[in-house]
Amino acid sequence: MVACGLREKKKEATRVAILEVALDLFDRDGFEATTIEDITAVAGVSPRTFFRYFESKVDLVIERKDQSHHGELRDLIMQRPADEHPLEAMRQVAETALLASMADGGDVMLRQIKILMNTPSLRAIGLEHFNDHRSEIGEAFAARLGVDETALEPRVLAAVLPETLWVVIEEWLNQGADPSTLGGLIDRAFSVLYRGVTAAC
Amino acid sequence: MVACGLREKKKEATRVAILEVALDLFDRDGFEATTIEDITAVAGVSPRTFFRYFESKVDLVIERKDQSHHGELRDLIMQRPADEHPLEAMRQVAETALLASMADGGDVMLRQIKILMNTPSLRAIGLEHFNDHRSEIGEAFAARLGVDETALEPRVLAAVLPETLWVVIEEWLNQGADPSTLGGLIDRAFSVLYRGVTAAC
DNA sequence: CACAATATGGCAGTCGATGCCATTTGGCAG
DNA sequence: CTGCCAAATGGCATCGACTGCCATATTGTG
Repeated sequence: MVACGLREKKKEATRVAILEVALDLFDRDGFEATTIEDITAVAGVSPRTFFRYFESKVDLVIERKDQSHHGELRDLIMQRPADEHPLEAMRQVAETALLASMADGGDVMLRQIKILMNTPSLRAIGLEHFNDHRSEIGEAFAARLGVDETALEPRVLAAVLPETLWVVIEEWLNQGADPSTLGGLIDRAFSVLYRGVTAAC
Repeated sequence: MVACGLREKKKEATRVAILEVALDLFDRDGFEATTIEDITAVAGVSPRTFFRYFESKVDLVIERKDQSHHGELRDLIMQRPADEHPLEAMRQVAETALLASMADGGDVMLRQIKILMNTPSLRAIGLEHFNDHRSEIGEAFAARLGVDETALEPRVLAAVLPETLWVVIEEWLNQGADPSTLGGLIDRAFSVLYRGVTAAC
């Protein structure tokens, strides 16, 4: 993790350079219209080298390799008081996780998300990536419901949450991506679920 | 639509032949490992001709061109009695649409869905395709709620439904894809939503 | 300075996908 | 039946993402 020499520093610099150049070009010309060659030409590396830093073009926007947070969601849910309402636990966790994610992902993540939302093929992959957390959430729900995690019910519940957050993020971007409004949007979205879908009309 | 000559018949036959061969090979070797050349060699056409019948390789599994049903969902919802509970209307419509879809898609559709569920990259695209109906559902919900369709609430509700059905289809396949059990699964899934997520614990 | 580890670049090749043009085939008028 | 037009097909060249292989250059250490 820590750069222990000139070599490591240079690698990190190259990586960041490629990423920044790529995001610039994506913003200007769109994701599809930008080729690897375009990116590497500006970044000053060979196309071959690009693939030593990123697995694919989409990895510039969706970092699927990042398994560092894996299991984190489930752990966070598990840490909530056992008598807390499952959905309330979920809301707390969602708020914590999303805000933290936005905080340490920072500027780059925001740019990535914007590009993602504007590119249909990326939306699909992003949504799936986002949905990877479903199994974690499903396990947590199953535990709280006292049923098997392969049962239909916890899976339906777990499916609902990532989608809700997805809509929240969409709306948040539409409103200008002001960090201080994210919590409120999450609350509004969860209140729709709280009132039980049913009560919404 | 109707074959009006030898020409049309032959085209349709070729199309079906390519599709059948492709699904066979996908089943045997997997989607990724099967190349267009493999398919066309067995089907007896040139690779170039393949792309005159299908837009892409994934179109063999996910027929995105099919806009014939577009707006159908919204219309179905609109046709339900106005005083009916929105979620109940949705359940009815979902059941109708899914069953009809399974019926006329028939055997081929079932094979396509199985391949889809077993191929991560296809799952992403399929999920997104499925989610395309969200805007329709969102409009219908917004109308019933008497709010603008760009509001957060109807969009959250609309996001929830395709995901629920997706889980239902997954479970249905796991259980052996018996057509007579599909309705029951939909009911169970919707009852989770009915009880308002909240009540599920 | 020299040596070993590692990063880089170039090249060839695969696969999906598309445009262009020549050839073949089906349908129809004479 | 014949000849012609239009549609279907196939081949070729090309592009872009991506990978394996090998040669070269750069770095850090003894």
